[in-house]
Amino acid sequence: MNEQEFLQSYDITKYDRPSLTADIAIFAIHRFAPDSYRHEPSRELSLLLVRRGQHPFRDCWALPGGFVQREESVEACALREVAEETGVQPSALMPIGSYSKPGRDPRGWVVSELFASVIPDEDRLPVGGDDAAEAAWFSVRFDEAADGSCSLRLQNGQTLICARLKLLQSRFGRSSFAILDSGALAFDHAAMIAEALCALRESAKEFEVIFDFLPKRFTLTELQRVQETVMNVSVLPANFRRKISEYVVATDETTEGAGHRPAVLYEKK
Amino acid sequence: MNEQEFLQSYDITKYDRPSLTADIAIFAIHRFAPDSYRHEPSRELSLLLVRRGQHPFRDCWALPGGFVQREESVEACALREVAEETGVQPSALMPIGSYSKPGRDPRGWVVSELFASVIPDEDRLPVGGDDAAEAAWFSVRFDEAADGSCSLRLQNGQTLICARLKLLQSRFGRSSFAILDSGALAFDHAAMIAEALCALRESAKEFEVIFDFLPKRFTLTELQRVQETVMNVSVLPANFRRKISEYVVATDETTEGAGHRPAVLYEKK
DNA sequence: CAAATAGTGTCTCTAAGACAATATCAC
DNA sequence: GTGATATTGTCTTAGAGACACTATTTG
Repeated sequence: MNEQEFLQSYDITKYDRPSLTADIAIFAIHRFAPDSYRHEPSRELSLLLVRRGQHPFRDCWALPGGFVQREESVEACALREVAEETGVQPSALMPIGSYSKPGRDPRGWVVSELFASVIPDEDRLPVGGDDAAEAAWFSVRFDEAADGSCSLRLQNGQTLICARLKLLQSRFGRSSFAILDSGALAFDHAAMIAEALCALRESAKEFEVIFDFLPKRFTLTELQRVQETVMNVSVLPANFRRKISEYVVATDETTEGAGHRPAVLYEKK
Repeated sequence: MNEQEFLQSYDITKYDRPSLTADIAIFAIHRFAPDSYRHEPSRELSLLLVRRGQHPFRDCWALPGGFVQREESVEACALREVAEETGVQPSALMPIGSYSKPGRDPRGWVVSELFASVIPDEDRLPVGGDDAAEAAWFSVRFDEAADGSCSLRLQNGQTLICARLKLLQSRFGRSSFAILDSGALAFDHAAMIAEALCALRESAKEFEVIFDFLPKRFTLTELQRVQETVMNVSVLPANFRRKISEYVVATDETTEGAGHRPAVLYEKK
């Protein structure tokens, strides 16, 4: 039997196989208008969640995602889902990991691939509040204690989701968590969100992902605030500028009308 | 309809689904006996490959792996495969990524999860040469040119596999490659191997994975050689010792009978 | 003592952090 | 000028790399 004959007689669907989904943690940094036009806006890291309209976990909040289709890579599926949910094409998908623990989905054998992506606040679509598939941006607060226990707080107006997790391990630039209390999050999405967030922070350290939060041209202070907001730290402007200088290039454009010294706009090198 | 009723009537197998495999790149560092007992052995990074006994890609070399079974996580499947192929339980699995490009498997819609794992040379089983599923260790040479083109050379005695790749991107601590010439490797395994190797090198930088190549107790020179072999660089002993000191703890045991000053054995802290 | 590997001390240079100072706008 | 943010200069300190040196074994 040659290879062609083998393939013609071979039926891969004889064997047991899982359903496969791609889920995406879409982050943005939301700017809040300041009291006075002369002040800097405040900023919050935000995550897009959808409220499930169907069983299981009906009315729970979940990461956007969907089943991977034939003739489509997992990445293409994730990109399609981002476009459907936000109308935006993110500049890069960060692969976070796969989730395949038996029993993680009450519908049956479902394996999920998780990606993180980042979009500029400017491109964010206003998300409706009473569609069939309701979507909303939640501000993210994630605190890790020294003993590995963590709390993940997601807030959208009156809606507060508070999950509790425990760090299992942190190797190879990825962390993994066990869920102690999933709040009102569907499936194992609490752990997924925590792991995506850790990967995002890790990547922000190396300035790999922070540009994706901003439009093409930006000021260095904006860029610095992005890193500070994502990593939940604060750095000195002089040091940030020294380190970032090799990754950016100045344009001849500046901000204006801000009531203080104008800032030079930069682009990613 | 409540959740229980929904789940009872829900048949997930109505929808189209892929087959799912877990593949593993198992690395070890092989020591070659020196000319004289007083000399250091030479070392080579090695990778375990299996020769396919069936279509497709019959007689080609491939990464060990297999279909994920129901009630088994992808990680458990990878560990099971490592155990079957080497008889060894690796101390950690490094997730590398998922491979889902349409057409990557002529049998149909197959998605593969790739892991890397590392085992000590001491635990390596002698692999047979004429089984149904022939397995063999190949020495690994991987060179990246400045323009992104790479060559991957795998050698076992007379058998030389030489694949050519092109770096597509390197973000988030992972590299991805396009295959220009897969040598005699099955499927897209040439790219998988390159990506696993890059992740391994990345991880060796942070001393995360180098301990797994050695038994519980080891000398600092051995540990240094592991890092040098994996990353294909050489470092000065004084500097290596200074950096590694925070990760190791000395025991009261030393080597002996080596024809030179005995070395203190260390353990991972 | 010779040959081999094991292990230490220290100089230099670079990068990171801290802090102070100056620049430029709107009003 | 005042108040705000933008931007630069430089001091100090921690770490990486280079190199020279000492230590301990077998034969």
